[in-house]
Amino acid sequence: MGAARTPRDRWVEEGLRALADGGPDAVRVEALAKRLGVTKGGFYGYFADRDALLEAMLDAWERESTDEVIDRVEREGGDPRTRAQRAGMLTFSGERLLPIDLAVRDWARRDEAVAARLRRVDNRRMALLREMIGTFCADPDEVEARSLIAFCVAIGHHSLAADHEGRSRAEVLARAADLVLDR
Amino acid sequence: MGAARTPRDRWVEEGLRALADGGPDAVRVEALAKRLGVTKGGFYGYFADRDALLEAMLDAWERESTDEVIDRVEREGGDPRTRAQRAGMLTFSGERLLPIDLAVRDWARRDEAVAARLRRVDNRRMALLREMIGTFCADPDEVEARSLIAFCVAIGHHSLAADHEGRSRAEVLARAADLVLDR
DNA sequence: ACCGGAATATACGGTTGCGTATATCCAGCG
DNA sequence: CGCTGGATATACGCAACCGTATATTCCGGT
Repeated sequence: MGAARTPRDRWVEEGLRALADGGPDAVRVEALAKRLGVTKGGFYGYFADRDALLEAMLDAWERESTDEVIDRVEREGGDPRTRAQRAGMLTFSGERLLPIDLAVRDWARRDEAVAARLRRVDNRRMALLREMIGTFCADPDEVEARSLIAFCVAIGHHSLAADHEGRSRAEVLARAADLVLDR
Repeated sequence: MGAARTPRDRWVEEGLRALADGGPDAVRVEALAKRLGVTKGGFYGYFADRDALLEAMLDAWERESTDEVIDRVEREGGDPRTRAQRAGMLTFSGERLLPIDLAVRDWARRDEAVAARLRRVDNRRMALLREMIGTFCADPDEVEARSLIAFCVAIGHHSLAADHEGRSRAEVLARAADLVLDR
């Protein structure tokens, strides 16, 4: 029997790339095929249709941005503040996950199923933030507020286009982290 | 001579609505025509092509979300913190501007011309925030950090899907505002 | 070397959307 | 009341894309 020259995973991977830099509408079967150097011939052996691919992409994203990130943070340990930052780094600084995350976030505004997935993912991330911020902040309401701020900055600064009058974005972010993490 | 039954502005307006709830790819000439109850016949009398409409939409958005918002904030006056919040409210809570803003932000990730416009808009908004936060915070670096945080929360919380363990989003946001505005 | 079947290519029909060309409608003027 | 010109409708060609049907390629077993 013939071996898969372009296995299912490669379609998912290429789909996520397309999603990352063009949004869901850019995930087109024929375009992916061209980028993979094949035709769409094999695609329908793995997926019922385009929607099945989108589902598989979301599955991969969800797994990768919760379990894998959380596992790694737990494994590497360290100071709570440090871990909070590392969790943010892994999720929101990686060349790979970040653009996908932003695309999914926008997608979720128009698709309830995507929104439900995002809710699961965000809740796990928030739980992580709460736990870490809770180690140095007693008031639960304040923990929640600080967690919200940390999350919003981690997500939002990527779509903030403003400059900072001579400062670099990294410098301003570092100062912001000090404020949020109460240092 | 015949009067314009569907003037240029209505195409722009409907285009912005489509952008708001479907992204740039949802701005399709024939779809807009259907929603306006006409055919695309008249469209090409006002616009050279679809791109010209997108440009006009961005023009309208840029004007509406800088001059108009800023003028109104300046006019209504009040305490600096109050004004900072009102500027945020006008931009990021209006049923009209907010979804457009989020869509433009996503769009800007893929289109340099859109990114340039967003930069202009965000810089004006950040200037407003700096000015207001500067009235109760001496350290310029901290002013910048707080402004960044305020902006990111104002934008980001709309695409944050997490829940807050019994609290409402509004409650958590109020507490977050207290922290950012140092109350 | 051949053969069976899985993986992929090729070909097709249908839909949607853009942009253009042409026909029709309609207000206001003579 | 008919003319005229601008606004809109209709019709068309083209390209991208989906999903299916059919042909071809190529690997592994014999």
